[in-house]
Order: sequence, then structure tokens, then C-alpha cells
Amino acid sequence: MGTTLKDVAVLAGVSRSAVSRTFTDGASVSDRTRRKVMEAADALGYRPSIFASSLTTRRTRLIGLVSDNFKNPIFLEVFDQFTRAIQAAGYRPLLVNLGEADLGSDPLEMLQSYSVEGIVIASSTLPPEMVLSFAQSQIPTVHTFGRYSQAPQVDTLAVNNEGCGGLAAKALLARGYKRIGFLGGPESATSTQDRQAGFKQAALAEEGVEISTSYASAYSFEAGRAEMKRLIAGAAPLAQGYFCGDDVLSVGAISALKEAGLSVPDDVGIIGFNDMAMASWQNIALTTVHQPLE
Amino acid sequence: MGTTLKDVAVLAGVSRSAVSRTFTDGASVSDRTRRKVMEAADALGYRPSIFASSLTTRRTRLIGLVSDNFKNPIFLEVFDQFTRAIQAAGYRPLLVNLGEADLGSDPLEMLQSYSVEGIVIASSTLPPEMVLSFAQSQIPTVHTFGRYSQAPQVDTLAVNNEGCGGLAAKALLARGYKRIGFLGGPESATSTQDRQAGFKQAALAEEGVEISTSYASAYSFEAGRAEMKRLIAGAAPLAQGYFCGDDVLSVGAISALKEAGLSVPDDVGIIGFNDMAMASWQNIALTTVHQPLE
DNA sequence: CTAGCGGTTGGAACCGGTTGCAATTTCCCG
DNA sequence: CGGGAAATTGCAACCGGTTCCAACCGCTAG
Repeated sequence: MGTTLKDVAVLAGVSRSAVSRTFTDGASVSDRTRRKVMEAADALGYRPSIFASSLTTRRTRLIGLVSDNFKNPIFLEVFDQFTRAIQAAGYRPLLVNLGEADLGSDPLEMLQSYSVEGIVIASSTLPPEMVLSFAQSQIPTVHTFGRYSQAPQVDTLAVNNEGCGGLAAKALLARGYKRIGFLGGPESATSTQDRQAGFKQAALAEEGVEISTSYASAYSFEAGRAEMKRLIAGAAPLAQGYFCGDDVLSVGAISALKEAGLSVPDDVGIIGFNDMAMASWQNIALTTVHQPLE
Repeated sequence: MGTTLKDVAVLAGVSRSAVSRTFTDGASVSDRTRRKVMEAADALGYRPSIFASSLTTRRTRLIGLVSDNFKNPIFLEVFDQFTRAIQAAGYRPLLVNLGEADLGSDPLEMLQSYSVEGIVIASSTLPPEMVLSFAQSQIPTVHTFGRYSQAPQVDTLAVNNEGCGGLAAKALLARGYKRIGFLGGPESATSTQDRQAGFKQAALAEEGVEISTSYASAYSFEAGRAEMKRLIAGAAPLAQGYFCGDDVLSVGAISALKEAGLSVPDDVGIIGFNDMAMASWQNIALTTVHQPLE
């Protein structure tokens, strides 16, 4: 704030280049000059401006961290991991909240005008076109929690959701259940679609298994609870066990079951997804598919 | 990326100033020129660079959002609220994770070198000297979840923790309890100290009330659980009701109580703090002091 | 003694914008 | 149609840095 390279140069009695070189490692400066500069800089409380230097170096060390999910506790873990890793690598996260938040402008253009060096999209629910538009922007982009694919259009880091769906189905079958259900998040989310596909495939591979499918309107407690209430009130009998597409969803479903006087897991089994920190809390003790966030 | 103001100027056949003025509202440009510029800009996919302009305007529209708590679900709500408000006002949050994260440099110097226009510190556990050093930096700083005071050294936005402690004590007393306990977070946190003080004062204002005090090592499930286990195993009898300094802490304490075969609230009453979203989940159904985050 | 070398230094141009100022256009009115 | 005010425009300097380049330094080797 206020003190610039020129001020330091004047006080130290050297050229502006010398000051600049002192703060650029690898540059050629004599020890004597460096010392003079450092003294002057300390005296003035000088901090080089990243943005001024970014003009020529083209480095802002800024990473756009984009998400639309600020409700699900798993994302606090996600943000923690990301910000720590980004910081440890000497970068800084510019956070973008896409969830029903009014951004005032196209988020991509915004990130471009901030010259971010990379973009991380942490969401399994953003429309693929939007993700694609980020990826086509010249700015290196990684989509986490996106769709696992052999030929992805966007660099993607994600679990194999189909495989996970299969895993969950097998766990329910291993318990001896013959009527099992998939209770996913929003049907438009690729994560929901893929988990459902894997679930179905694994279930149908076995003889005499009956499956049902339904979707909650969001990956949230309320949505899971509402959907399970609907199932309970519905004409069709409940399945013996459900794979819910998310831990919070599961907790919502469980709350609806308990309220209806049903015991989990004695009357109905539930498997969640993510293994959020609180899944292991004793009051919740949720069986779930672990996602290795680190 | 790549295309600059000059490129646009050349293509549009106008001066660089004209282009700059087109993108600065309030500047004097004829409709004809504006149209030519816009066409050229669209054709080239031009985005003005915030940082280049910040050099002269001194505006980065960046706000440093600093926190050391990426574990407690209440902070996801905090981040959601902050980022949305910051974005709605046309600013962008530069997130800083101070929690055991290695930042590679002094966080304040870092934010200075990014020319943030303001700093929001969201933490009740940061050492006051650190908060103070932010506030003395020339950069407008607000400390949220800090200490409520008539003469704060730092601009602070916080609930009256003493008042809240009193509120909780009165709620326990109103239930008829005569032996009540305070189970706070880390003793060094001002929030813990103030809630404890308010709790004690309100409790001692009544005749024949006995209070006990203890502290968990962090505002976390594990710490709350561990501390309650210690109390259960201890020589002293348990209090009839506890005010825990945080919701997650409460859930931890409850899990320890249940594990010991005690019922909440029949054997021991618990009041939490914050009213995090999941406090109202039916499986948790925590009595708590609401903090109006919005 | 001098040529040559590697290391250090300052000057000046440049990064991508903004803005004060003077010159030029446009517009309005008599 | 002329004149003056208002609106528009381009030039050039500047924001806070970096970097190319040429000049310079102290030394060593021939």
C-alpha cells in the first residue's frame, strides 16, 4: 500500500532495476546492493505488487475455485483440501460461488479478467455445457466430481461413479436383500446418472433381484427426507435396502424412516455416499461409500 | 488471455483511449465508436484485465476472506453467506486458509501484495495479536466472530457472547436444574471466555446453583466427545445440564453420553451454540442458541 | 600493459490499461 | 450560414513493476 519500488530505489540509492532484481530470485545482484535494498524495503514496509509484476511476467498465481455447492458439509472438506494444496504450491484460491448466487456477470469472463492461471471446478451438478465452456477458454481447467470417462472433453478428476454404484448394490445384495432401491440426487447430475447405471447393472447381474429407482431434487437433507417420505406414503412397498447418492441425502432418508416408526437397519438398510466426516460420528453412524478426497 | 486493448483498438480503427472509455462507464464515447469497439471486442473475445486497470484506478475489487476453521460445518454456511454477499457487491473473495495450512509466507503480507481492498477475518480462535496486526495494516479489516466490546481495537461484527452464555444458563435453570455445567471450546478463544463469563454470571445470580466448568481442546466433534468422556469417567458427578460452546461440540458430548448409557435430555440436558443447519435435522434435534449468520 | 571475461548496474522500453489535456467534431441557435 | 458551447477524440504521460541491452566494474592471463 503506498510504497513502491521507486521509493525503495530512491532511499537505497540504486536504480529501480536493482530493487526489482533483489526481489526476483535468480537475478544478478551483488550482496552489497541487495543488503542496501533490503534495508530500505524494510524501513518502508515495501511489498512488491503481484499485479504490477504480473503484467510482464504473466503470472498471477491465482487459481479460480468454482463451486455451486455451499450446503453439503462434504464441500467444506473439499474446500479445505483444495485451499491447502493450492496454498502449499504457492498459489491463491479465488473462490467463486455459483450456487443461486448472483455473480453480476459471466463467471468465466470474470475469471479471465482476473487472469487466473487455472480453474478448478468442484461440482457434480453443473451443466456439462458450462463446464465445457470453461475448458475451452484457454485457461487450464480441471473438473473434479465430474464424469469419469475414457475420453473426457474436460480434464477430469473423479471417482468411478458407475463402479461405486455397483459396489453399493453388491453390499446390499451381500446382506441378503432381494428388493433394493436407488435413491439418487438430481436426475440431471452426471454423478446420479452414473451411480444409478452402475447400481442397476450390478443388481441385474444377479438372479431374482428387483430394483426401484427414485430421485431427490437435490443433494440435501431436506430433499432426501422428502423423497423417502414420498416412498413411504406411496403405493409400492419399500425396498429392503437403499443406496442413497449422498450422505446428507441418506441422513434425510433415515430421518423420514425413523419418523415413520421404521428402524434402520432392521427394517430398511441404507448406504450413503462420500463418507463425510460426520458419517462416522456415533450419533449418525452411517454406512457409506468412501470417497478418497485427499 | 492474449488479446489486449491495443488489438481491439487496431481492429476497430480507433485509439486505445476510445476502447478504454468504452469499457469504463461514465466515460464520454459516441454511440458509433462504442459500437465499433464492441464489435471488435466481441470478435476478438476481449476481456479487460482487472490488474492492468487496478494499476491506475487502485481498485482490485478483491476481498481477503481469512479463516482458520475448515472443519466445523457452521463455517460452510459462513463461507456461503460471505461469498454471496461479496459477489453481489461486485467484489471477489480471495480465500485464505490459516488452519494448520502452510501458507509459505505471512498471510498479511500476502494479502497486501495482492492489493486486496478489504479483509474479513472469520474466526473466533485466532490470537488477538494476529487480528490486530491485520487491522493495523491500512487495509480496512473486519473481524467476525471476534470479541464483542464497547471499545474494540478492531472493527468487529459478532454476537454478544456473554449475553448468549447468560441465555443458555437461564434456559438450563428454567428447566429446574440446580447443577449446571459449561463445556467450552479452547480456553484461549475469546468466544469461549466470554460465553463462560456470561454463563457464570447468570448462574450465580440465582440461589443454590452449582456450576462446573471445563474446556474441550477444539470446537470439534472429537474434542467434545473426549471432554465429555473425561467428565463421565471423573470423580465428580455429572451436572444435570450442560451448555456446550458449539453445536459440533454438543453432538460429540451427546455421543459420549449415549455411549455411557445416559439419555439426553432425560439424564443430562445439552444446549449447543450456533444453530448450524444440521442442528434441526431430526436425527440430531439439538437444542441450541441461534446465531443470526445472515 | 592490455585484452578478455564474468558479474553487476542503470537506462529505456514495455506489460495492459487510465486519464488530463488540447484539438477536433458535432450540435444548436440566432 | 456563422459562432460558440458541448461532446468526442487522440496524444502522451503515468500506474508499479520487469527485462533487454549496453556500459561498466574488477580481475586474471598472456
